[in-house]
Amino acid sequence: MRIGEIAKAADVTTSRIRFYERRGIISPAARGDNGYRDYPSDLINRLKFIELAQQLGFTLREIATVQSGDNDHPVSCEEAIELLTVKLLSVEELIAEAKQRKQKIEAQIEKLKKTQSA
Amino acid sequence: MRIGEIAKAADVTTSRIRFYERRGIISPAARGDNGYRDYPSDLINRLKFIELAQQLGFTLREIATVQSGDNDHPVSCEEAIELLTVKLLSVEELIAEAKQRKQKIEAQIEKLKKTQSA
DNA sequence: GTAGACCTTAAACATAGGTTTAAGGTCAAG
DNA sequence: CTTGACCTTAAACCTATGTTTAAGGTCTAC
Repeated sequence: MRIGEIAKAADVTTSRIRFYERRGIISPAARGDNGYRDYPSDLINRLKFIELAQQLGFTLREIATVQSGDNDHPVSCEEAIELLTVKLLSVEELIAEAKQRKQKIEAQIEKLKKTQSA
Repeated sequence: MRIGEIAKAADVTTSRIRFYERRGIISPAARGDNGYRDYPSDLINRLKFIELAQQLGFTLREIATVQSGDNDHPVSCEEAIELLTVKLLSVEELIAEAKQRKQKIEAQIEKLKKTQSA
């Protein structure tokens, strides 16, 4: 898919997609003969995920660790497993942080509800 | 209380307190004859509240609008609970998506391990 | 009366996360 | 073969959230 299609589908700007690519938050696009970027449709979900995570106060740096380097050149099986395992740990870390965030918010809500009924 | 005392008590920098004052996130301090700021000890809790809200993913702009009420109850309880509930839903959504991502990665690892042993 | 720890301001700097602009290349339709 | 909607890059610009710096005033203790 061309950058414009992806942008429309994920409801982000094209400049933002290029910016993410520059920063390594998404992997570099393949290029056609004309030099146009050619993205997998997969990227749409990634972009939506990034949006959501940002709204929750996660930085792009934090998000990047979870998102980097998916469609690299085929490496050896062992290497691939190692890479995926690292990525798995990152995702687990993100989930853990998000859960902490959730608990803090829940605690705050509970506190307020008590204040309210008091 | 002088700005340094407040800063120490709330564990923030003095520059940050002055910054918040400039931006109207906290109300302007009274001034002594020497021109020094004189803050109510109350501000300590506000500063801690701001810190917490930021950690929950609220921007200073959001915090400022919510804090414009009185000092003891900086936020209308109902309003705060509503805002927090919205945040909570977003966090839960993020966790769900991250879990899906995790499962995909795990599946990928399993697949590779099978390929390896085959 | 001077040293040191406070306080004041304005303005510059920093970092993250983008957007906008300028100058141009590509491609399908009329 | 030109028009319009796409795409490219590099660099300038913008907002949020502060920190740092420069140049100074105040107050307490020795």
